[in-house]
Amino acid sequence: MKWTRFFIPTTKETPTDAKVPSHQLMIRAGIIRQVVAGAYSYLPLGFRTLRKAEAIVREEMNKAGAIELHMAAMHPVELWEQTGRVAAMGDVLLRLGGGGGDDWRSRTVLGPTHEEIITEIVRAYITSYKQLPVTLYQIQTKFRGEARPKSGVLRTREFLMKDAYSFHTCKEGSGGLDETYQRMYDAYCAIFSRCGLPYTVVEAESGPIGGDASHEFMVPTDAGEDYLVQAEDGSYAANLERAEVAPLEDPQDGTNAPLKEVHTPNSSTIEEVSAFLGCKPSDLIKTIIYEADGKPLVALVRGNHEVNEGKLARAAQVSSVTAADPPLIEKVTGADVGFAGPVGLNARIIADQAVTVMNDAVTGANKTDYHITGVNPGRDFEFKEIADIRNAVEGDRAPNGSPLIFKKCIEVGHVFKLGTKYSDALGANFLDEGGKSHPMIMGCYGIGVNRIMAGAIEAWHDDNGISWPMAIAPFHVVICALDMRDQTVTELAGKLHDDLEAAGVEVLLDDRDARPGFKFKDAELIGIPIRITVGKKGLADGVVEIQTRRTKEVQKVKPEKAVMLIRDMVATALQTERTEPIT
RNA sequence: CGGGGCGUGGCGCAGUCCGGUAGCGCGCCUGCUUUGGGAGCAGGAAGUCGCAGGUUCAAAUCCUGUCGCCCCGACCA
Repeated sequence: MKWTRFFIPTTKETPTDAKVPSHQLMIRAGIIRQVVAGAYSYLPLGFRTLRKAEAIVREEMNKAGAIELHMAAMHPVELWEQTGRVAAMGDVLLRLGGGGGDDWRSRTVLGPTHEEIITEIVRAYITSYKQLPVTLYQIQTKFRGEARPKSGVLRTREFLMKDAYSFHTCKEGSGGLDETYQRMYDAYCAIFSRCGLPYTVVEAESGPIGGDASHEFMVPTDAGEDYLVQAEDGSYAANLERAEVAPLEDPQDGTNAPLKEVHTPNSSTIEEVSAFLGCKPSDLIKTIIYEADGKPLVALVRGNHEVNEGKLARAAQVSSVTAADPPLIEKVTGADVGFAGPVGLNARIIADQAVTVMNDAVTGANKTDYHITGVNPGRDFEFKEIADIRNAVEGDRAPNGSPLIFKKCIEVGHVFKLGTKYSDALGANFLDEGGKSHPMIMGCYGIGVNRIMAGAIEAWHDDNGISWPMAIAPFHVVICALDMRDQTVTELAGKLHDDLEAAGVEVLLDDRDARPGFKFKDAELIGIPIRITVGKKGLADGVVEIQTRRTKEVQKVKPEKAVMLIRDMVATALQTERTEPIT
């Protein structure tokens, strides 16, 4: 491909709107163009990379026995009503129409994911255990009404997703969900490894099946919006929502101080109270009122900790918890919002383990404008329920005692054991050998294809631009022909281009009438892994120069040797450029 | 949804406080020179100043409304 006949709108200047490296570089390299908030067009260079990532995903999915299909992006809202997800997804579910009307537009949604659609298909055609298991997948544009798209293509309202769904008669054993789950897990490792992504697999919030029912594939980057938590010894990794912490020891720093009510006017937040009383936030017991299944539920955590609502709901054995509104809080505590405390509180209380080892603590007095000090858990109030209900923080340890490390990251893939949620709701049943009907057991497996791209850029860039892994680079090689008016240069560059193309190498010939520095900068910006420089200087010595983008290593070779050498370099890179999971 | 910022040639920005000929850099077009790290000179094209009202002799600038984009937070199957 000749540069002058392709379409690569690079720019020197970084748009101020773009904050994260992948976003800035994708714009500067002419890879994407924003259409509206949360939706991007992929320009030719970007499209080539996107297609390559997609091809790798497709190859590995096929290899793992999944079958590709293509589902509609427009869905009837009725299907979503049947699974209860219209309410569950809220505004994330994008609807056509202006809302309110009862025409077809208002009853049509744009698919944010396809559990409902695939389950309906399987329900219609699969009725016997003999047809199971089966894994179906597609690579398709998804639509989500994200409240706040951000960070370029890392969080958008329209994105390309590979979504796979598996159906089984059983969980364990041959043909069971666990087997396919493991196969998909392995396929994901192969995909991210081939794409050259540094990734970590973490335990994620699991669904109804529990245990090892969900894993996320994370790429560490400061541009991310998730946190992964790893044990320093590599024994444990989980996302922040899921991370378990080892119980804290009692610091034995108590003086068994007496209870004392103190006037704390206008101090209702942790910061205000600790500032007012001259104590640390960690000396306070945070008392948060939730509503769970229609009843109040009180959570106690240390002042500098955060309640993890997922953990809380699980500990309380309720389906979900929501923060109580002020009237309920006032009813439960008998005080204004901000003065709740466990002492004398009559409600179901679940305490975080860290609270049980606090001494001489401060809490709300359940009386407006008053707190109490000298609170000693166990002495001044009883623990009925104790659990791990908080997010891990710096300084915590993994359950095995190893210190926890926190890293920002983005999620590029997620594998999930669904169970029978959708098959139950939509009646996707099969008949077993005895002619008895059962709901199918399901798994689902997603990959954000755009995020593979952005993640690769986040992981592989420098001050000069992108440095693509060979497997997803838009071209393998770029030829910088340094003086387009020099016939020996243009002829040799043209010949190298033709020969490389004939050898199956994807080659871009920079045939623009531009100065050398300009071409070098652009070549580095768009991140082509190998650069061939054809210039008078080298030709005087009878050589062309071959430089690798990442290492900056230069080899000078005779032009007739260049094609074979490069073909081998590309083949070797495609074979050996693999990443291992980070532990 | 709450808080903040910004909308001015394709891109990056100044001008807005204090109303009076719409400017700079990059890019683009033409010509000449130049070719190993984002060239130089000369000439040139290109902007309903987000949109809609209002005030005024006069609005990019003041007022009202509205739309969009970005950031922080909330939310995130």
